[in-house]
Amino acid sequence: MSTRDQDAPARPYHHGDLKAALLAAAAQLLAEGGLAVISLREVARRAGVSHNAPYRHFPDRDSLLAALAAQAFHDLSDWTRASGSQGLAALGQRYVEFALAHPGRFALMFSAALDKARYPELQQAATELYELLGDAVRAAAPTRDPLVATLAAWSLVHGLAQLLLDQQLSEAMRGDLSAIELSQRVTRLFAESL
Amino acid sequence: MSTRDQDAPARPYHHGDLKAALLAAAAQLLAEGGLAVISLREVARRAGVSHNAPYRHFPDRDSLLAALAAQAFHDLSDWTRASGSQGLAALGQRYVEFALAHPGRFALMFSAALDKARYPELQQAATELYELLGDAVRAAAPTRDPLVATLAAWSLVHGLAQLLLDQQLSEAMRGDLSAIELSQRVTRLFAESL
DNA sequence: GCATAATGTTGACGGAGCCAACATACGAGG
DNA sequence: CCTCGTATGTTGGCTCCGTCAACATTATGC
Repeated sequence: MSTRDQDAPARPYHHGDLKAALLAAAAQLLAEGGLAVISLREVARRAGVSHNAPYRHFPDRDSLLAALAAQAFHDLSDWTRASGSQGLAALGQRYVEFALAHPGRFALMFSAALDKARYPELQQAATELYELLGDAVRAAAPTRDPLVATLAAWSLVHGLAQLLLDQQLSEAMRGDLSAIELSQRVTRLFAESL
Repeated sequence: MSTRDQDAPARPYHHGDLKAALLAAAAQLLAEGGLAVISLREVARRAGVSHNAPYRHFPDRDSLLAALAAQAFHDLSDWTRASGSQGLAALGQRYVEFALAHPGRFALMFSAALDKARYPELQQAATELYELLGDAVRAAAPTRDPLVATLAAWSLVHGLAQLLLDQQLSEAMRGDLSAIELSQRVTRLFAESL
C-alpha cells in the first residue's frame, strides 16, 4: 500500500512535454468553440494538470495564444506551399479555403486582442506568409508596383475571408453562390484584371 | 438632517436615460482601451450606477456590444454618404479612413465574438452600408457582374483596413508609405483595373 | 551524492458575468 | 387623490477566470 494508491503509476509528477500538450489542448478548444472558450484553466484541465501549471511554460494567457497563432501561420504557409505554385488566383483560393476550414485559427491569427508587437515570432510567421504571396504577385504581374500589388492581393483575400467567416454576407449579397464559388470568382476577377 | 445627506439632491433613484448613458460610457471605453476593456461593471461605474443596473436595459454583455456595433455601422454609413458620391476609389478611402480613425469601433463591428445572426439590427445596419457600396460599384463598372464586383470591392477595403489596424504590415511590406498613402494606391489600383 | 534549478500543486485575491431578492419611483384606474 | 402594478435600480451572492505567492517534487550538473 504505502503512499501510492493501488499500484497504478497514475501520472508522474512531471508531465514530460506539458508545453506541447497545453498547445494541443488549446488548439482543440479553439477548433471546438472558438477563441472565446480558451481559458488557461480549461486548457490545464484537459492536459490533466493543475490550474497553475501552464504558468511554468507561458507567462500569461496571451503568450499561449500567440504561440498557437504562430503555429497556425506556419501551417497555412506550409499548406499553401504544398499546392505547388499554380498562380495567384489559386493561391488566393488556398487562403480563403484555409480560413473557412479553420475559422477559429484564422480568427486567432488576426485577433486584435493579440498585440503583435509583443510577439516577434508571430510577426515573423506572418512575414513568411506574406513573402509567399509577394512572389506569386511578382510572377503574375511583373509590370505592377510589387509593394502595392501584393498588399492589394493580400487585402482582397483577407477581407473576403473575414467577410465570409463573419456571416456578414446576407443572401442578397451572395446570390445563390457558395462561399467557395464566390471566392473563385472574386480572386479570378482580381487576378485577371491585374 | 433626516434621511438625505446634506441637502444635495444626489442622483435621483432613476437615472432618466440610463440606456443611452450606458452606451455612451461603453463607447468611451471602446475608444480608450478597445473591446477587451469593456465590462458591464465598468460601464455601470462610469454611468454612476450599480453593477447590475445595465441588466434592466440589456439582457447581457453581448447585447450591449451589438447595440454599440449597430450604432457604429450607421455612423459609418452616414459619414460615407456625407462625402457626396465621388466615385468608387473615394468611397474605399472613406472606409479605410474610418477604420483608422476609430479602430475600436471598427474591430467591434466585425468582431467574431458577436454572433451576427442573433442581432438582426446589426445585420441590417451592415446591409445598409453594403448597398451604398453596391451602388458605387454599379456606377463605376456597369459591365461587371455587380455581385462579384461589389464583393471584391468590399473585400479589398475591408481586408486593407484589417491589415493596417492589426499592425500586420512590417516596414518591409509598406515601404515608407503612410497608411493613408497605401490605401490610396491600393484603392486606385483596384478602381482603375475594374 | 547533493545543491539547485525546473516543473507542478495548493491556496488565495480581486474582477468578471449573471441570478435572485429586495427597494424605490412612476403612471394608469378607481 | 390614492392605490397598486410595473419599470427601474440596488444589494448580495454564485461561479469562473487570470494571476500571485508559497510550497512540493523531480531532474540535473558539479
